[in-house]
Amino acid sequence: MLALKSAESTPANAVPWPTLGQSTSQGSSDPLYCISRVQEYYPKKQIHFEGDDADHVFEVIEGLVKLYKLTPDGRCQVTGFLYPGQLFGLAYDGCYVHTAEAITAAKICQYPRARFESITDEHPAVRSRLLAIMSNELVAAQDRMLLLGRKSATEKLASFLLRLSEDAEQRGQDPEKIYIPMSRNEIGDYLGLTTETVSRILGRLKDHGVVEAFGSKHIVILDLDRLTDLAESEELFGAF
Amino acid sequence: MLALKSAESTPANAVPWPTLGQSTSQGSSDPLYCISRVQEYYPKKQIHFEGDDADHVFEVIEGLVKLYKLTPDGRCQVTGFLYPGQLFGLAYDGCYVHTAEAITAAKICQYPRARFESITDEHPAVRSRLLAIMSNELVAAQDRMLLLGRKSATEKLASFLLRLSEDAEQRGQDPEKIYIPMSRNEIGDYLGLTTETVSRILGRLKDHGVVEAFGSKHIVILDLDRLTDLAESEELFGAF
DNA sequence: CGATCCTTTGAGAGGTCTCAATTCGCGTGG
DNA sequence: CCACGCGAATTGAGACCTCTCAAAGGATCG
Repeated sequence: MLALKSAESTPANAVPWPTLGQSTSQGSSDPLYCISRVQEYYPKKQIHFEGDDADHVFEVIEGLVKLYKLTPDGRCQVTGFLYPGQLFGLAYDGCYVHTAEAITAAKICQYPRARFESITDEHPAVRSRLLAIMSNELVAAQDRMLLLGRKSATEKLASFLLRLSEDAEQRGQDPEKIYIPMSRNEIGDYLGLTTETVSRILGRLKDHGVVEAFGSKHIVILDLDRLTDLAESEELFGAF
Repeated sequence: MLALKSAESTPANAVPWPTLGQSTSQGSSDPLYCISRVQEYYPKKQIHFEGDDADHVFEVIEGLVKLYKLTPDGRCQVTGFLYPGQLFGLAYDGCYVHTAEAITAAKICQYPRARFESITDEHPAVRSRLLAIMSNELVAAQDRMLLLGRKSATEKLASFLLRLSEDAEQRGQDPEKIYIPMSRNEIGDYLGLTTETVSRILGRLKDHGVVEAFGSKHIVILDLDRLTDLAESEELFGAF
């Protein structure tokens, strides 16, 4: 694990990128704007596949995207859910290291990789921003490892809901009302659980009055303190 | 997950850093050399703690270092084992995100973070190398997530042994003779398993003639193909 | 050569998975 | 506007894997 630009936390509401896509009405003098191209994707449509030649770098403009890896026998690990403003297209040896797929209808901005890199090389502000982004991703990855390797199903779910809540708050929405665009299955693939376990734990959280559900995609946090506790310590929760 | 310098695989035998520390007899004209300072650590000695002010960036010169995170109730997740040439000191909000601890006796080179950053900013080659390093770390982190979230104990152990083997090969050693400096407990904390499970699975690998052990820290791979298979598919291995 | 720590091995408990059956939600078409 | 149909979500029962607790063996270092 490396070191880096001591990443400052991204200020709330800030797009974690110096507005390069066509998501904002950027002056056409922006060199990144010049090479960008926006494409639309329907739900479940792949944007690129693991192992493909990594010709582009992407940015989410609208919608939700998931990145995932598969084992040869079909098990899936979602490595990230990406919201507008986030970049993706990580490559190794010239190939994408995971598959990217639209969860909701999505607008994706793409930049030819070679040109993207030469431009970022030449612009100190962009370059330094890029370094900070990578650093933040790395920090997030460390946390995910702790979650995947050492947390129980309940702790995983609680952590996940809290993250969604924080994301909502960052986007200026009510942090207690969570909208969950992804399916139970996708949540499981993100947390290292099965669909059924996700559903069961969620049910238990409802039973205990920690959250309330309106349909399967809308959840309200009733007891944030409890949820926060559950995210870090198993505590006596099994019995009821 | 971001995108980046399409990371080329680090060429074998290359120190993954443009020789900056005192590990090599570098001309004192190297600006990084000028700000560096080497310190020695005994086994189990912490180099820095999670949450401390991240004043420095470090590089392993000699020995083995582990990075880990703890939950409030003491569970541990090792996020990386670092060999000579590797950098560490990842920070968020000005604080280290994990604890670094020497496993063997180690020589660590440290650079004041602020000066490290200003120097890397000014040197394109170093900067671009840094970006590539981070990109590679991110790729490795994705793989680790798949391992932690979706692999069985056997698959985890097999993957771990294979990685050690590849590392040995990169250092010009015999890839079939593996030296394991870390304890069973540390391996467990890296793979999201307990000490006992690590020991048990290793025992089974021996029983099946996949590996052979000489003491607890020296292992020889007898059947690399089998080990490779085991790293990716559970296959019928339980019975014997 | 004893003390201590690490590793190995065993037995049992527990959490999550697997397989299966319902129920729910929602778009489609009558 | 309502009935149908399909996929997703929920719920249940049992199996399996890994963990926990415990004890015995090995290694290392003074």
